[in-house]
Amino acid sequence: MKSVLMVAEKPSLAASLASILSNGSNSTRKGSNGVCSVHEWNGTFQGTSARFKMTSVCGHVMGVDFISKYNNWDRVDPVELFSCPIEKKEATPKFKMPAFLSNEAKGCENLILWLDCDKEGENICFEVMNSVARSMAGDVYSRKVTYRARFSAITDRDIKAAFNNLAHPNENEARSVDARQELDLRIGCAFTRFQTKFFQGRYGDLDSSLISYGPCQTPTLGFCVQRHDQIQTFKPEPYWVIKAVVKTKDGDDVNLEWKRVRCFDKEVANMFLQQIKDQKETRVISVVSKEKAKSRPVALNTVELMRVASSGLGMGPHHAMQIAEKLYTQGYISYPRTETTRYPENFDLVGVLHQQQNSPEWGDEVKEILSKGVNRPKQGHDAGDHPPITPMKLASRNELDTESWKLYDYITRHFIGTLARDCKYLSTTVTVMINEETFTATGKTLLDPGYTTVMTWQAFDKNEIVPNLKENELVPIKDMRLTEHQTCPPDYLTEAELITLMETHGIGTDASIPVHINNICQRNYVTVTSGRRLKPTTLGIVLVHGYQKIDAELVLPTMRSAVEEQLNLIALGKANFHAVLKHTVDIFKLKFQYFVKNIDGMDQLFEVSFSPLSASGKAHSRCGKCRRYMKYIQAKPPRLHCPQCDETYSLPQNGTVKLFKELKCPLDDFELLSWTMGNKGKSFVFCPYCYNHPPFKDMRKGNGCNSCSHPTCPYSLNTNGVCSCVECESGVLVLDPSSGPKWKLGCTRCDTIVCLFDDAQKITVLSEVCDCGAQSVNVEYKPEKSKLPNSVTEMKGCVFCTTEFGKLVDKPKTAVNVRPRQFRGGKAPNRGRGRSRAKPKDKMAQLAAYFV
DNA sequence: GCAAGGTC
Repeated sequence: MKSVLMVAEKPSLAASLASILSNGSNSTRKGSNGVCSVHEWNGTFQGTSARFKMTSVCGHVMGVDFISKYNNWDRVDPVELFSCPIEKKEATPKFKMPAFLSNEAKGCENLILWLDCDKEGENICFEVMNSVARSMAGDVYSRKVTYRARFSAITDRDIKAAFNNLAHPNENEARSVDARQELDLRIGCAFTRFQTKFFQGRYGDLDSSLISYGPCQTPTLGFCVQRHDQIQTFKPEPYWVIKAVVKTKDGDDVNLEWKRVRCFDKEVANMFLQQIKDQKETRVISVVSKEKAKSRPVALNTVELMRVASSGLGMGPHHAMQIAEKLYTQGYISYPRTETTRYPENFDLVGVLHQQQNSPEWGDEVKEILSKGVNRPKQGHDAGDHPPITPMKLASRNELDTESWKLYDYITRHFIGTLARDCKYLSTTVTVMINEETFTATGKTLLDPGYTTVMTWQAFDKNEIVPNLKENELVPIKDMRLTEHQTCPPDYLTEAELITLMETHGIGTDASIPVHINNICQRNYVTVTSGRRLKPTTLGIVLVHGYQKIDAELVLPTMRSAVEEQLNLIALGKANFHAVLKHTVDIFKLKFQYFVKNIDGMDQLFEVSFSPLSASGKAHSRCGKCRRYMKYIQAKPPRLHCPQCDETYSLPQNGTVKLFKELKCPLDDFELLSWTMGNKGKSFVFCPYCYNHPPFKDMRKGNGCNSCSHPTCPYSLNTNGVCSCVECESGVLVLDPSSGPKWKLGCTRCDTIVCLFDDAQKITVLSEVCDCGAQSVNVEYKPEKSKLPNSVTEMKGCVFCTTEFGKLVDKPKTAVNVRPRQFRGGKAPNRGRGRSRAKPKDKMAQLAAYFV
């Protein structure tokens, strides 16, 4: 029997495809990497019986990066990034995707690729093929071994048709993605590194740790600044309107609207008024009623969900998608990333409605639709990806948190709305002529609320009164006058408007749009103001104006599409991969060099808005070179700047940095500082010079004195190290001499801390070693504060073994307020095992290993 | 520390 391996783009799709292809007869097991599942069944392939194995990747298997030596910002000139070697690296090392695929492919004769049918999917096909090339039974690059399934909807019919008409992966399309990745990397990183270093080296109050550039994020910012500029340059213009009021027989006032709407010339407006102002009455020319409809929505896709979440639910797109993902994994809604707004033909609309009929929120509306018959949904667009976003099961308000409920509520009401009737109303327009001037009055009456009974926010507030006027009727004019108005500037761009702009200009995809918006917020280029409007910051404005000054193309929304046009030539096989890549890289390298040469143009704008480093910050601690005070710049990224030496030293992000007793580093005379994330967080003493320029080979950049192997300094690892870390492989628990009276040991590598000897006056790490391998300590308390037995004030012993210390030493715990760390390969540290009084590993052996 | 694109 043949073995056939099939691979989809994500675990959820593998499950759906397996169920369809096996007619529900597949078995399922968890994959070795913990995220993918493997579905198996027996069937027929090419006329012989076969064992099928369906699994998936999780998006891209590989990502692209520069080879590591080019990732040193201090030693590499960014212009080199246009030509330096790049390599493919595993996109998410913890998934171990190549190993997983290779293992599952062992002994398989055929490979069928079920990746999404777009260019990215085609590229992932080749990533999968490369992963399994060695373990497949045949040559994976042969057209007799590897096939491509092309499907345009996840329906029984479409999937089975794809299976019966297998094609081959399209290498040109895949290559166009390779080119896109390489271009984005080279261009984005070159500009970002150059800008960041240039401006951070000059200004102290930029408040962004990164001044980034990207072919998607920069035009996105450009839209926000464009609106800002429109607001700034807006000149209000006066205009005039004739307001006329007539009286009905019932004595009601009816305000009439002038058909000319408004007039920008006061003289002219006055002339119109003069011609009619003496009229005492007027005749109704016509009364026309017309049935109008507000259309029910098309089925919901990602971009529309994000727009509504932002404008209607007050949720940012990034946040909304996080919640949608959660609802999806919990089985409440269907896959939330899709461009499609059309239900598949055999989609069980009625079945989904049935699930909702007992809801206390919208059950009545659902029952009514079910009893009267479902309305045919509006034709939407089928992008060939996933079905529109729909509810998958009934949820009640109290089983979800507030925000999840808001989103679920919207998705469900939207779904019901797509199956309801249009909202119908009667629009009645009364036309009146006063001499030569035409005026109208309009009123609306609701005929059928249709879908607005469930999408209540779109409903009529109340019927607008239809003026009780008849054709040919003569009505008295009660009032007529000229009113003066002013044109108003537009408001800042809403997130919803920005999403629409990005979508129409092809900037980003449904999955990446929220990421780009999030980026420009987090980098402090825009802030979200009330009504989720995006107001550019000074930094965002000078950046965009700077590009416009130097090379306006860099910020144009058409830039992305121009590059994509080039890439498309590769995809269509009309141009050579290398030729297109070289051509485009060359163009951007020239643009980059021109940008660097003319950066003064942008700098002139920065100069006006920001303070130079030398004028920023407060005097803080002394420089070891010139003995003068350096300045502490608190704005992101935190730094110390020595105006005398014109040197800048980075400081740890987050947390608090303080002077440590005016003590000095014995190596360079810089004053020592202490950094802490609070009593329950990490902390250490550090020398600002060594932190940036580690003095010893075994000390890494960005470390404190707790990692320094100075033999005699009272703050070094050698003096304060207690034992190897009880949680991680290679760290050492070191006493933080600045942490008293809330004393603690902290690991030099992982986030483990041990709080101990609260309120002690002094703790000294001794040279004596306990049997367990830990250094002994001497603890001293003031007499009134002693927690030692018999209130003695001093005691020697082992933190882990001395019984008298038992209650004074906490369990090792994970420091709070630290960002979760990614452990690449190797064993992740064990957390929360609750090992109190753990026996440490042999410290000396550990230290020796550490220093190698 | 950087881009944009997949997805968890």
